[in-house]
Amino acid sequence: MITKFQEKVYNVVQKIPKGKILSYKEVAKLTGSPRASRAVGNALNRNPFKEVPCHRVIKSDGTLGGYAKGAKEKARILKKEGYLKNGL
DNA sequence: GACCTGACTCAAC
DNA sequence: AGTTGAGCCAGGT
Repeated sequence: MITKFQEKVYNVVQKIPKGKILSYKEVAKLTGSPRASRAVGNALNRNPFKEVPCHRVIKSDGTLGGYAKGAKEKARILKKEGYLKNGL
């Protein structure tokens, strides 16, 4: 079951281009509630849409934050996307 | 409808 | 600069 809020969140996150990263705060702002960063993380965690690149959403500090499949996997994907580096 | 929880954020110590 | 506390939003019980 999805709510209007989640729908907005998935819609915004889905529009994130490759190599682009948005913070939970930014996504929350786009959804209409700049303070709903937690609700955004909540929605992304239960994200039913595999097309939604939830791994492109990180904390405002620049840290990855969390990931439904594991923060490690998230970091790995971001590396592949080009946001993070392999350590080089 | 109130209470609890969660991938957050900001401010203070 | 790292840890802790309080604030805020939505979903589920």
